[in-house]
Amino acid sequence: MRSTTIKDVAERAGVSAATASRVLSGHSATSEDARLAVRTAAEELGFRPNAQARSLRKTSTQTIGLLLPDIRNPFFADLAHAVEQRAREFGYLTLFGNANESQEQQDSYVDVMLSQRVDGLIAAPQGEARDLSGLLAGEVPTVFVDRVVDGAEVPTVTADNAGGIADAVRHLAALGHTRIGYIAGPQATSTGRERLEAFRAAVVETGSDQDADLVYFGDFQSASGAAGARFLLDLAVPPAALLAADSLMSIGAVGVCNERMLSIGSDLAFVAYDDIEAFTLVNPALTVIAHDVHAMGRLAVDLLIAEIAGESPQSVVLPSRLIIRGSTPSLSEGNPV
Amino acid sequence: MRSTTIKDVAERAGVSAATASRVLSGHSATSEDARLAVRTAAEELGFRPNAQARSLRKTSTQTIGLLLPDIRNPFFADLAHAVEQRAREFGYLTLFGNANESQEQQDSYVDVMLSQRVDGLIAAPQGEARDLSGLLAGEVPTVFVDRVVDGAEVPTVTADNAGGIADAVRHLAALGHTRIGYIAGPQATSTGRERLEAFRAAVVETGSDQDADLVYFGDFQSASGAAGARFLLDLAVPPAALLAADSLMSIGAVGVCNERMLSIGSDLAFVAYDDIEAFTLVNPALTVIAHDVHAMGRLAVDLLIAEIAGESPQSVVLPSRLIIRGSTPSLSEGNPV
DNA sequence: CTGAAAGCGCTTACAG
DNA sequence: CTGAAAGCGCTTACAG
Repeated sequence: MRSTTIKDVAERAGVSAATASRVLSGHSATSEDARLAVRTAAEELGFRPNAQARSLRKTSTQTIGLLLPDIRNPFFADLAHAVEQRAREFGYLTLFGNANESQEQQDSYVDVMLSQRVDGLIAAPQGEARDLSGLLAGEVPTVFVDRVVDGAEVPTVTADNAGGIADAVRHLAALGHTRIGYIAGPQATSTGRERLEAFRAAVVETGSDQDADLVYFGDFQSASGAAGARFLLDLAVPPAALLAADSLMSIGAVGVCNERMLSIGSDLAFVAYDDIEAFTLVNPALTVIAHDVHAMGRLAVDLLIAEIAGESPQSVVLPSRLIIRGSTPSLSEGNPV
Repeated sequence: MRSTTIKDVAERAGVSAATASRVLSGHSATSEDARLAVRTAAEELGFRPNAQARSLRKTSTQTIGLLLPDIRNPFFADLAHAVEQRAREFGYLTLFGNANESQEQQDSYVDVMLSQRVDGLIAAPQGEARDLSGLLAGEVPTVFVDRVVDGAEVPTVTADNAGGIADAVRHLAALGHTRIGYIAGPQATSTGRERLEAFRAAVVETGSDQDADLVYFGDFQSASGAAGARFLLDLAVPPAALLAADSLMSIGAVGVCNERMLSIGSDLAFVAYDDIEAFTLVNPALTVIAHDVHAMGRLAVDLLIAEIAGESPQSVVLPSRLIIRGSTPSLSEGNPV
């Protein structure tokens, strides 16, 4: 079953393929007669132009690639949504790839997307610059979002990781906490590294306990958050405050607290990085380090569009905001250290 | 900056484009010499074949389309992940589209995906058969997943909606509940309709209260779950048990309970449709109607692959499983009607 | 305003 | 085993 081509349309309309093409792409001057004939013919035949053929001739495909580490992470799902909606406004279709927090899958998606000749690529990358040589050689306009890669000359849209973590630690310290357990992200990611560094600096700044055991290394997925909570709560001198470096690890960690009948807010202070809708499930509500994910997605697209247009857009860093809720009451309200 | 083509590679390797093509696609007989020369040339030039040109010649693009209603719904995020991983195993890239629970965006994605000449399409559709004429005319192999469209001759992978809801209502009735509030999904979706129908049947079967006010119509998104919970809890005679037809509405509804200091499990029984990771945030844990999303995604891909191969695969219905947890204790345990 | 022709980058019978 | 040639479906200078 060969699908109908522009030739079929042209034949039926009694014009040449060239004229049919002009009419269908709303191009230049075409006669009233031609327009009518071609449009009805296309309609009747159910003509659907072959995007492959079109983009072989033109140099653009009107698609952008979006490469994310984990679509099951609500933060990235929100980001994907924001990017896709914004891209639509510019007439771009978003091809989405899920690297599954795996270097290998990331590489293979970069490959495939470049083969598909996407007009641009938005990625939350992992690994190092040399792993992304294809992108960084300037083969295609690229924007990094949320995460970055050292030494890459690519515009980025990131959040103020350091500021958010510092605010959270200061907040806990002000509440009287001196032992703060930290569930860190993977150090292969820029966000994992920056947040940990900021945590360590803030611990020093506030005079909190620098015990190395207070840092557990997770992988941004929920099981590692659970493992981290278990590890920290089982320490000889367990921390009375926990800070987790992303939303999925927070979910895992809170789950462990629930299992153990530890009451968040009274038995344990808790701060989560990222503010996701599902956090309203927690009672009392979680104190979080929040970002404007929607703005992050929009801006990433805007920078990419500018790049595609040949401009050299400036990177932007979005502010973090500490939202204090019931999970971090002052110690006098009943938190036994 | 023209990207390197197979001609460039051929020239550098001192062979014809035809030979270069054969080597690069691991085709038929090629000489040892040719293979070596072409491979090194391709390597040196960083040659990346143009997928557009290739799929214009061949008839397949090695891509499938995945059209989902809402990527921010964890159920669909999990499904997307499962589909994508399975498709990868067969060498297919997944082009992902987010219809945003909008008919219009769904239509435009169907259009774009057909234009991109995806080899097959997996969709959780909404609306009616006539809205999807392109798909249903057999233009491209299609599988519906989770949701279906009446009168469409398309293989489907669905969950046993009716069985799950019936089990939940019976469970609540056995606990002594006679007034059960139901937050329904949109009636433009097959899942919304089937679940509501099953709810009504089970209410009759168990002799529960058939008051029409006990059904609130939501839209599968969290804000409507919150609105539904407020509506139901504000009734003159509010239900002491709530059942929500998906995970996002459950999140909204539980959030309202938290706001109102209603203790789930003691003040109110709660059952959620779908079991998502974030539900571990709730304490006590939620009773849920669970499915094997992973199997659903895998099967959808398997059916599609079969269809692409020219077979006529059978639709499959996956079982629902009621998982009873702390949010639905027996009334004697303290639920005041 | 319109058509004939060339060409985008690849693949594949067809000869040899 | 290999090359010349045709063709996938479109678009776009080039003439007219």
